[in-house]
Amino acid sequence: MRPGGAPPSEYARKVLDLVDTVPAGRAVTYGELADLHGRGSARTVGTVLSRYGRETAWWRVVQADGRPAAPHVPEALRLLRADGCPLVGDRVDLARARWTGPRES
DNA sequence: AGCCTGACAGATA
DNA sequence: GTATCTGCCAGGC
Repeated sequence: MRPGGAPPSEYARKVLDLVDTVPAGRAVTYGELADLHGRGSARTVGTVLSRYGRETAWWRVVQADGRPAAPHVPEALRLLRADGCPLVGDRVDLARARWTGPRES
């Protein structure tokens, strides 16, 4: 079974791979992710996660203002907290948690 | 080829 | 702080 029916395109696979690269306790914005990917845009990245993000660390991908864009905000905040990600209210403190790519790791 | 949709981002009011 | 508009670009029809 493996739900998800439709197989992810190569573009989608790379997005998912990048998300999986984000370390716990850190977060990355959709725009940054698109930039790391080298193709597409924040919007296309969001579309990919909406389809295939369920098996990935989707909660570490947030909007440019640090707020989880997902339709499951409470869930995202819970998972971010579990990761030890610095939060300010219901937003990620990007000044401290922003992950800018695999070079940092 | 075109048109529409969408887990976004930035600018503007 | 909120609301609206425009640009963005892959994927599906």
